[in-house]
Amino acid sequence: MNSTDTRERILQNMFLDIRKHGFQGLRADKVVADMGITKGALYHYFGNKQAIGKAVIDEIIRPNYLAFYHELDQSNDNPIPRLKEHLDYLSEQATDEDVTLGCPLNNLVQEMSPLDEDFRLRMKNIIDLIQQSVAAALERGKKAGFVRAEVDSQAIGRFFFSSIEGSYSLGKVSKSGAAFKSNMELLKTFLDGLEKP
Amino acid sequence: MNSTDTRERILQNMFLDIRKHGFQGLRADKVVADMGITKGALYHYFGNKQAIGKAVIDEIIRPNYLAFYHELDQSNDNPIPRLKEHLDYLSEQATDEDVTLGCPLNNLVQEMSPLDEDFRLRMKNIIDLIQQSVAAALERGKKAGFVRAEVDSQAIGRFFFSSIEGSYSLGKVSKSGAAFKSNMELLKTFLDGLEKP
DNA sequence: TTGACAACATACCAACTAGTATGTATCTTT
DNA sequence: AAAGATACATACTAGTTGGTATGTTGTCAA
Repeated sequence: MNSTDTRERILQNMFLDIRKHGFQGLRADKVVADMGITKGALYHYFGNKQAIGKAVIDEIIRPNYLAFYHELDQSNDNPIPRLKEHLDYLSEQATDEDVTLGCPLNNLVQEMSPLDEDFRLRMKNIIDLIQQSVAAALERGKKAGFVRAEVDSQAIGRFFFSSIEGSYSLGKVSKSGAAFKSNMELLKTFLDGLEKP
Repeated sequence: MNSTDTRERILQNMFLDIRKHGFQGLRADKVVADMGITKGALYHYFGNKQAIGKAVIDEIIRPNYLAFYHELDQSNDNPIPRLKEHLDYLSEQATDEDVTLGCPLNNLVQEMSPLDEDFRLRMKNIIDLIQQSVAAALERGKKAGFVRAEVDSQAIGRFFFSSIEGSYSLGKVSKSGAAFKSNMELLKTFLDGLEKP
């Protein structure tokens, strides 16, 4: 097991613990202790607690969230079915246990935005990219004749993302994947309304 | 200044600090120190930190959030304009500064749901009441001929609340009241689609 | 084969944090 | 007016938290 392995393993476990306890609730030394290693290893790879949080956002959360939207950016298909497929994919993931832990990005946004400007900007960047990706896909869809011309793509981009995050929030407090899925279904019918008849 | 005043003042300041720093980030002794009083007063009124959180939820957040929906429960008007008016009201409140601090309920939901089952259930109760209130209003609206018969009132109740919370989330990370308002406008047009033509 | 560096382990610590124990002034009740 | 009870203030503390200083061991190039 080489050094990058250890770093990756630490990061993964930090990610999981942050999702459960929040960043402020993260006890980094306990996490590594549970892994069978010590603070020596931890502070060898990360200068301080903040660096752990940043690495989790940049190296785990960001690529995971942007994967779908990078694909979307490449596509010239009708964006409406594409977006709906993504919502279906999120619904599939949404077990009670998963939803109960909340959306990792949303969790951090809520907790850290007012506390740390650096964290906030990193997360805002991810969210902006998602919105822009959706908006751009809708604009391409307009040109290709899939999407109604009067649609405000920017506004839909915001609303789309917000609805997903809000649904995670509801699912979290309800401990209910079903509540999340119900909202995804409604969001899909909302998207249908954007399609050119 | 009588005793209840002091208790109320403590609670208000705790509410504000929790909104900024989260419950885990709350430094109760610092808050009272900034008020010019000491831990003696604090622990005279509240047994421990948990009790502060519960009192904030029950005595500040809950009545504040339920006020509109209690009114809604009483009304037999067309619920669609009513709900839209509420969204307008939320939009008016939504300055950049306000949105940046986030929705107090959503903040706590995100932070505390996985950490404290008692907190979670108190918050879930508030949210359930909101959803039920919206759903019941839509059902009355159906009977009175305002609302399309095929509307799934329960699902709309969930989606309505989730959209608002998600919009606060977006506004918070963006530090933008405008983003929140944009979403409220979209949610209003969504509500319009539920009305009987 | 040696020396330099990476990859950890161990032992410590200062600051913080929630909470307690105890004291005191004021107010209320009898 | 005496006797609690209430409303705080002050001083202390045990446990926690994030972090550091200093090892030790393996690796790998010169």
